[in-house]
Amino acid sequence: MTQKVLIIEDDAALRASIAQTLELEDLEPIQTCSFTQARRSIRSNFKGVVLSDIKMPDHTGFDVLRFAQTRDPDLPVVLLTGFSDVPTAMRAIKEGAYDYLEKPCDPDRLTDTLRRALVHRDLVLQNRAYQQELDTRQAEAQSGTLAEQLERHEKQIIENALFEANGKVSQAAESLGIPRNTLYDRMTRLCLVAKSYRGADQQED
Amino acid sequence: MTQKVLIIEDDAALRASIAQTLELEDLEPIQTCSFTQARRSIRSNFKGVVLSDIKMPDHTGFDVLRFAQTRDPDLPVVLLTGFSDVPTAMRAIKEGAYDYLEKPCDPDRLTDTLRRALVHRDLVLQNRAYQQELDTRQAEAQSGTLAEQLERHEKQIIENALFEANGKVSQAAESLGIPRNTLYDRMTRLCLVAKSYRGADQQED
DNA sequence: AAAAAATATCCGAAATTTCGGACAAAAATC
DNA sequence: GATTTTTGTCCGAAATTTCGGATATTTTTT
Repeated sequence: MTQKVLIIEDDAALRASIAQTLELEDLEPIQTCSFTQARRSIRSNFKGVVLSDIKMPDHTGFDVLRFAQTRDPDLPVVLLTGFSDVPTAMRAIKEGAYDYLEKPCDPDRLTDTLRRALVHRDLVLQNRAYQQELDTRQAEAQSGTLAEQLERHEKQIIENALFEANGKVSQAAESLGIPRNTLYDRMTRLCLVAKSYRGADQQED
Repeated sequence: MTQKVLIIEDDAALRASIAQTLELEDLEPIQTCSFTQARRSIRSNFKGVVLSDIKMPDHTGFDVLRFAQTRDPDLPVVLLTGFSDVPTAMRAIKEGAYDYLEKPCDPDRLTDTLRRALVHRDLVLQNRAYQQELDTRQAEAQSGTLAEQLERHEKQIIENALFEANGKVSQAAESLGIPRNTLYDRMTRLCLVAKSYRGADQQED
């Protein structure tokens, strides 16, 4: 579970207070005091979320938001607005902020909101991982000549059978429904060595 | 994108008002006035989220929440609490509610919150779909004898090549790196007919 | 409608794969 | 440490697969 929260807040006191609140809730605050400082952490593979103040001396929370969206549209950005600044808050959501919080904000609301954002982030990253897994499988299964493709698959099947049988060739052969000798033939052809699949805990070559 | 919101609210006026707000935001409200009525919609494959009042004549929002969790722990439930009832709200989150809203609630906050819940739901369902996809592939790839497994795979490879070549056997054979006649041999063995892969738009048997 | 190209099937020789048996070496059991 | 089992390798005959050539049929082009 990702727990990182990249805090962007120029007011040192508030920043520290937020960080402390998060730590008490087992989150991992990363404190920065400006967009410039935070910039390099904002990447598409960042395993966490962003919490940024809106009004800051050199940049606004919207700058952070826009930048984050160029790096990864699915990176949640939570913005801290001034008290009762509803129009700004609405604009923030419209522009793609994950949520907003009114300053000063209740610690519980803060952590609840961030937790939701973190879960969102987790789900997105996990989804991407699954998708990539499927894509690469698809891709690598469909390259090369028929013989090559079949050989790759055969190798996988045999390796799997050997693994399941803990490296015992006879047993693997039986599970694959072929005579022991035939499996040896194929293993030689595929440059497979039974030893490698023996002893799940410790084996040296 | 799932857009269904199962509303559980005994106050008809408020319920209608919420439903209208949601419709204006392109969400799909499903109006119910009691837990009993909503109960059968709450299932692990429900493509939406739940929005329930906490105080109701016969049941509470917590009943809804607990029930939802037994059906699907990842089905977001948003609870409507009375004005400034912070303790109850906190308890709701602790017990697994996705979020809570204070009555009367701002329409924007309502839709924002529900949208987040819906995205969450979407991601969870998508994740499950991916996982299942991977599992079934794994399972069906590892059953039967070696010959059977290889034959299944060979069939897939050839079918794919034929599809890519729009049913032209010679072309498919070339892409697979084998002579045309050999491909015919294998197709006969696997009971494959080239015609089936011709004419991406319309073909009758 | 004729000509050209592609599809689909059959044949048979050459190449490859299968598989049982034999056997030495290694490992496990007694 | 002797015995039994298992492993890994080699051999050769039988079975299967490959693949080019021949050819009839269908489709496409001209």
